[in-house]
Amino acid sequence: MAEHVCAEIVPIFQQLNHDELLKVSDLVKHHHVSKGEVILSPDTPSQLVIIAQGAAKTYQLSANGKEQLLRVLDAGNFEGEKNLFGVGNDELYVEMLKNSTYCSIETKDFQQLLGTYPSIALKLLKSNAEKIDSLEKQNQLLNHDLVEQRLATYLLDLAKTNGSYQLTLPMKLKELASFLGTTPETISRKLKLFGQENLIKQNRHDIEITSPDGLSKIKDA
Amino acid sequence: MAEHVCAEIVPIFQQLNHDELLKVSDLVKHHHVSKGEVILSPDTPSQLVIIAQGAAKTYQLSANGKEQLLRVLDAGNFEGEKNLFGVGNDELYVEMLKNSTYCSIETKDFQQLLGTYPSIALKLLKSNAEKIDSLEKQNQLLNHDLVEQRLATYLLDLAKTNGSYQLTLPMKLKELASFLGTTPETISRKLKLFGQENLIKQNRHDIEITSPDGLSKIKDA
DNA sequence: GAAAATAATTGATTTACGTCAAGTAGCTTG
DNA sequence: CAAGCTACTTGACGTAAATCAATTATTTTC
Repeated sequence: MAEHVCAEIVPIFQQLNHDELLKVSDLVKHHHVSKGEVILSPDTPSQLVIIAQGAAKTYQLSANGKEQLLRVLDAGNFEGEKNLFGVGNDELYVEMLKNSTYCSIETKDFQQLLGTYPSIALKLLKSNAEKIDSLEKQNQLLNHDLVEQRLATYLLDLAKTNGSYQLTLPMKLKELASFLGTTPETISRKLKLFGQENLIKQNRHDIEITSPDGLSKIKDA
Repeated sequence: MAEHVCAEIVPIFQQLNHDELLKVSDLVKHHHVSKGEVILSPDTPSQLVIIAQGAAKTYQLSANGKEQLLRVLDAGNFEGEKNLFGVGNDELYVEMLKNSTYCSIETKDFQQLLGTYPSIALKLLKSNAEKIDSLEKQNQLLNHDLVEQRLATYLLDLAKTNGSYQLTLPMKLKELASFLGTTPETISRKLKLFGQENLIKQNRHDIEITSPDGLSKIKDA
């Protein structure tokens, strides 16, 4: 894996331009390690690690001191994004499952970089703020107890984003169901219901909102 | 309202130290405005506004072009935190309900400041990362469909934070219920159930987890 | 363009949990 | 310590929505 490929993978770096990405890539260190080696723990420096070749497991120690497997990292997976911002998860361990190579960026190097190139910090602040925004939105969605409310909220939101009451569901019902915390069947039924109440006209995934006010009322019920 | 009081109010500034806060306060502008005046809209510069005296309403234009009231801002309330990070909500309006005074920080001034004092940016990055973390946690909680799962997750989390299986519920059931997206009654019943299944011993708000594994099983069911 | 796989709809049944209501326990206040 | 308040518990009941299952569309594949 070439140097600059490590950082590119990590979502937080994906809004950086070429030059900025190069600066980040300069911080990357490469390592060869053996099976069983622990590369991230309370005893290692705070860092982001990216598996280049091989595999690793991440686990934390549960309250009774037992090792609780969280997930397996294959080549291309990474762990510790938040470490770079100084948010530590003290109980997190990453241990190699085979002889592997990995890349790392240390928190202290990264923070120094941010001091030198504030434009990077600004972009990261922006993308984090966007992330908070969308998480808050989804939280709010899930806090509506009725599926009807969540679906109505979703449809109105989509209409606003589109700037039109003519809209097409951008994903399979199964996925939408998971997003709204329900099942495809229920969504299908609710859409039908909305149709019967003349709030929408529906043909498969194509939907026209005929009564935004009606939907709004349901949303806030 | 004194100059430096404006910025202090806003959560994102609350982890700044005295000096940093002063730098931010230097950016604050003060304004007197009349009832009906719009201080935040797509036509105003991107900024954070804090109501010092008086009141305002925030609204957005819903997809059908109608004004949809979001909330009323009284003295001490603010709007537009995210603007400072360049995340705009283009459809958001703030309009004064009476003659009022307000403080503002413009995005461009703020971003310039971040360039000059990277330590501020670093702190904000950290606190945003923490916020993302906790939002993701709660999202994950709410995505469990069964109350039992959410409650088990919560109890195990609390135990880990405490470092002990001996724990005390830190809030009223009513509040916990809202956090877990359920009702006090259901929580009461579920705790009783856990007791009958010998997973916990419960006396009022004092709880001892006697079978972490049992709880884990429920959590992941 | 037929066959196969995947998606969506619809119906029947079950169930988790919210709601309503009544009672009990534990604090607070005078 | 009585009176009152609030938090919690427990029961009975209703309901939204999940689950199970069967049918019908739609898309994909060869």
